[in-house]
Amino acid sequence: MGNKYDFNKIESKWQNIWENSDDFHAESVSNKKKYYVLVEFPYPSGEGLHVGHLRSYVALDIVARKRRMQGYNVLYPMGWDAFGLPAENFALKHNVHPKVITEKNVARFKAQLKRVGLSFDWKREVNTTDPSYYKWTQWIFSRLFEKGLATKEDSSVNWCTSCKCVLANEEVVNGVCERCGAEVVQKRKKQWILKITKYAQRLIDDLKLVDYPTRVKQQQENWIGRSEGARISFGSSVGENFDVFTTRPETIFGVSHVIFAPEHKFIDKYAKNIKNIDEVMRYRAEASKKKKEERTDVKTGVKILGITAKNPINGKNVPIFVSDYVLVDHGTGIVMAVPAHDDRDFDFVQKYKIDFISVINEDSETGKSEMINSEFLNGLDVKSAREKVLDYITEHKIGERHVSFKLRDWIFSRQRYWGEPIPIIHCEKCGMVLDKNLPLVLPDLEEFRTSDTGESPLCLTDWIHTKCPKCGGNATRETDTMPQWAGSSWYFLRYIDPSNSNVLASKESLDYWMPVDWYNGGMEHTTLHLLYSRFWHKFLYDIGVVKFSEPYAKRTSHGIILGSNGEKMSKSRGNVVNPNDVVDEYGADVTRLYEMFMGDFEKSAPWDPKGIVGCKRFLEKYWNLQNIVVEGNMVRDELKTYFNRAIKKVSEDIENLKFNTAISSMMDLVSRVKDFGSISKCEMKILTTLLNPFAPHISSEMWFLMGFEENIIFSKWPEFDKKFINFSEHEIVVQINGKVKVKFNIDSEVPDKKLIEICKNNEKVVDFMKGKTIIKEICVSNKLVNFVVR
RNA sequence: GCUGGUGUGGUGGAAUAGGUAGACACAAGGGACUUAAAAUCCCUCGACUGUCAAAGGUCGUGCCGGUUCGAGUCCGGCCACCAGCACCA
Repeated sequence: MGNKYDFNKIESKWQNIWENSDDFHAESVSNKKKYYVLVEFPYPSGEGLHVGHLRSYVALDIVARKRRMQGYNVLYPMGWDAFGLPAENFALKHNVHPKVITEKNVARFKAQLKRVGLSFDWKREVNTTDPSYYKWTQWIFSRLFEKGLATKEDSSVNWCTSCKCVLANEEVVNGVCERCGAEVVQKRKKQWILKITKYAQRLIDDLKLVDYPTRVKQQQENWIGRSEGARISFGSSVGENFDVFTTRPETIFGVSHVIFAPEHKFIDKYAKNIKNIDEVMRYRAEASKKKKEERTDVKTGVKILGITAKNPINGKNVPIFVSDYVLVDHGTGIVMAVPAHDDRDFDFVQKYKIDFISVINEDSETGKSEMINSEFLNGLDVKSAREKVLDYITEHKIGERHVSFKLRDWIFSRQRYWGEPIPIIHCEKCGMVLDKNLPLVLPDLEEFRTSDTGESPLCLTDWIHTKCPKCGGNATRETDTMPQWAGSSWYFLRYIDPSNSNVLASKESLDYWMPVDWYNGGMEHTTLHLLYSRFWHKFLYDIGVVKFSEPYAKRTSHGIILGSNGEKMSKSRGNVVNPNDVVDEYGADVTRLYEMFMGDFEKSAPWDPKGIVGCKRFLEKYWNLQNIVVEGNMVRDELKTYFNRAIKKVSEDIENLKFNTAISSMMDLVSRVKDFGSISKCEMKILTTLLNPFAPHISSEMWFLMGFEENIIFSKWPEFDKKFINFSEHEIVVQINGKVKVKFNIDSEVPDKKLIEICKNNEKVVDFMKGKTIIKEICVSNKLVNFVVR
């Protein structure tokens, strides 16, 4: 006795040992089977790490540690996604270089992580702001540029009024900037865009190849928003045809009018033919001022006078309107309106008194529907009418089957300083030319201020003047930088070969390590980072850099940790829990254990400062088992079932993200052993191995105290024996009419018939049966008997 | 509105090839140890009812119905909450 659990001493001892060993360093290429475990690398913010970050890191640390024990060559790396606005905004305010702030924050994060005993391979640490890293971000951009997937285009962009910067669609949440919460307005600007839409179909199709939770797959599919239909070419009184996109081509005989988006180019082209062009332009101007939400309720519009449209299928002339419920960047920016079968079109005609006809007759009783008023489609059901009209328009060359996506191209430039410079040189003679001299290093600045015109701070420096690599003439550099999401779109590839200066990672090591076997991260990245990185990886696959088309074989997502008040943790709410404080008070092992024990890993859960003590008591109980150790190389018969069950439960639960029940089964086992009064060395070895991934410090110390010889990190993960999973003694439950009445034990398994007999003769059962007749007997082998009586 | 998910004690949560609801833990209450406190250990802990005490009884997994010998679990219909998307033609 007297050997008290001193977590401070134990934890610093083992963290030191790990620091000076190569135990967590993955071999670059090996004959062993590989396992690549990945967590999202953090943005090293000024606030520091909070307990929410740890949930993901600890969970996959458990997986990584288990895999090492299972004999895999494990890669579990960590790095820093360090470009981004907060550092730049801080720089603006306090006039400190973002580089300095970033370094400070990284050091702080790293120290916090090291206190938790995570088995990261620190030799592979990457930092997106390091020129030797972003050299390859720029390299990938260059390849995208060469393939025509990165272009600079005049487009309508989301403009954050506070950050003075464009945002991707994914970064605008409810009309405000995702990061700062300021209003976002639409602006037309020349911007770099990446053509992610070219990959839309593949990004949907290849979800079949990966093991992601349904909610993640669904959300991505939803975001990409595929809809199948047709483009149909309508005629017009000015002679030029235009295409509409529709998912309901079978309703074409019901078209009462056509609606253009107010911004549509067709209107400009034929402005002189439009008699009320002033009114139309006024409407356009008003629509552009409206926020997205304001466009949603009342449907407004203007009828275009002087031009009519011609329905290609029946030659009917129909009026043309403009209305802001038609979006210029969706489909073709023109819709054919079928008021009888579309709610929005119906709302619209209420106001403008347009005549329309119904083309589908629905029988309210049978629920069957058939086509009417539709010439050659009459009498058909909707589905076959659709097929028939699609064939018809294709054959008569008035349209074709077409698939439309909601996904927009990725707006890739930011007018900020703290990002990867885009390696493009603008030459008057040669146009846009790639700068092949990578990395193109971000120059140091005195001032980080963004100009009021919204240009990047880089435009105010001499850095922009250069020579054209093609013709040698005077040229200027691109001053926009890449968005936050660039560096994180491929970082998992760099971990594989982090110091290679010739290629982003060697072919050999990429082939060995990719794809990532298990990637855990937050749901909030589903339509951002996760989609972007899949896109980049597919591109790298297309140009032969990687061997697999998908980067992550398996993705899981943790629930967020809420504050003790049940609200989201945030500085402004004052409910942030710093892991340092928890580690100070309880130690790293207890912190890790509680992070995993607090609830269902995939659901959000509030941090309960009182709940932690349960985990503390558990580790103390475990620690005190060393006082009752007895010699022995066997699991004692009395404990065999408990041990085998615990091995099974812990092994399976780790794979299924059920860390909470894995821990409770270990708590159970420790209580059993304690009640039993002694633990053999062999039993201690099993228990300690099971606990090691969860609480690595205390278990390593126990391992050491017990004098077990091999390194616990690579010791063999225990296996259970099916023979000992069931108790030899069975509790039998007797139900009468489905209600539990009697319970008793039998020593060994008996056939069903025998069991029913035993139950019938049970004293208490006989009592219950008095004056009743058995109608039916149901038996679940060695478990339960139900008598149905009258 | 659409898509996905969730709903179980005072609390976090267990339990799905349909078979003992509430594992494990927190909080609470009682007791032991102690001069005392902390720590530790033991007991109780869904509701109602019952008894000196027990035994026992009835109800109980958001609501209503169904299937079944038996439903937290399956089916139909609601309600509430969370997340994402949202005039997507």
